[in-house]
Amino acid sequence: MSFPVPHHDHGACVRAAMAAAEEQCRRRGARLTDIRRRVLELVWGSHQPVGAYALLDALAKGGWSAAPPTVYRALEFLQAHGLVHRIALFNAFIGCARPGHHHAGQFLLCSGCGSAVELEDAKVDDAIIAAAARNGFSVTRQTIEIEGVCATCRAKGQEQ
Amino acid sequence: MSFPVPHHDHGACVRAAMAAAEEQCRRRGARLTDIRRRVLELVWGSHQPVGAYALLDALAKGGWSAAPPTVYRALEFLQAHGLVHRIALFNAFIGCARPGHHHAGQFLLCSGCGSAVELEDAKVDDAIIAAAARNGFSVTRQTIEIEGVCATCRAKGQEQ
DNA sequence: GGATGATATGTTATAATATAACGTCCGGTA
DNA sequence: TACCGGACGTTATATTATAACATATCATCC
Repeated sequence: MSFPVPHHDHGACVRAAMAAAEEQCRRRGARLTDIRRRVLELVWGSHQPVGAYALLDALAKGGWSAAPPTVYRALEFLQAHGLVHRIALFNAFIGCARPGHHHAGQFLLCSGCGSAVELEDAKVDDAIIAAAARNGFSVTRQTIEIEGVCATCRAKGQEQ
Repeated sequence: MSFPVPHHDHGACVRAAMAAAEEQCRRRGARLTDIRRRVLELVWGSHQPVGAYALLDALAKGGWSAAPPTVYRALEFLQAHGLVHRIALFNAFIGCARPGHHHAGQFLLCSGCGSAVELEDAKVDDAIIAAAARNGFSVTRQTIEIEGVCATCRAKGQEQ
């Protein structure tokens, strides 16, 4: 929801995300299988979007024999249940901290540290729906990817 | 700026776009070469985003011998000068009707007819910059791709 | 427990998108 | 004319994603 500080307790992020995912799948009767769980953990390896083939490599290092479809299927499942999002600009995937919660798919992407942060901004949402309506357009899905520099990276850049 | 009606005079769209491009390049001292001009015309073949390889095929049919780098270089040039935009969701390219004009890169993408329309909505822009600022984030580029259904397609869908 | 159908995964091959690397040409300029 | 830099040609390859089909696993019913 806001930018991760550089040395936060990331294990807590992962545990919270995994718990939320388990809960979400239980409620929906969806099967969070071993592979899907492992891919989700790997996506949560950082707060940066991860490519499908990086996930594939990571799986392989963990001793899983996996081909591209394995990863893409897991990602498809995770996306369908709102557990990960795809960042179109990077062809990469990022974990969703609030599955189930209404989320429009708004991301801030820091070019300094590569972090992606999901936004849930009603005003942005409203402005987009209003602008669309003014053009007679009804919205089904938004992809909002905002590139820029986060506070931490800006501070680092200036101190040099 | 608003959705193209189904049987408009598309030739006029193309001529206007090409004239704007020539003007823009002249002002900037940029060389709109034969290939670049041809690729731009092909991008303007419709109001739908076109893939690089579709452009490549079209070039080939016009008797140009072209390999992928030819098209990607032309597209790179055209993007650099604001003459085309890339739609990240579709890995495809669309002509810009207002090069030079301030444009944030906001698109409405109709799932019915495949048309893409560029928006220049200050309120959306403001909402995004404000939301980013609230997170300590300074924006350098926006990618806003709104999927949905345009008025024409919605009307068609309902009459069935 | 065994049969059955649906879902999930394994495996191979290939499609679709994009870029690296290097050579050549061409237009302007000293 | 010699040179320089940008544009283009060409070959090869990287990266991302999916098709197609076989096999395995799970839940349920009998």
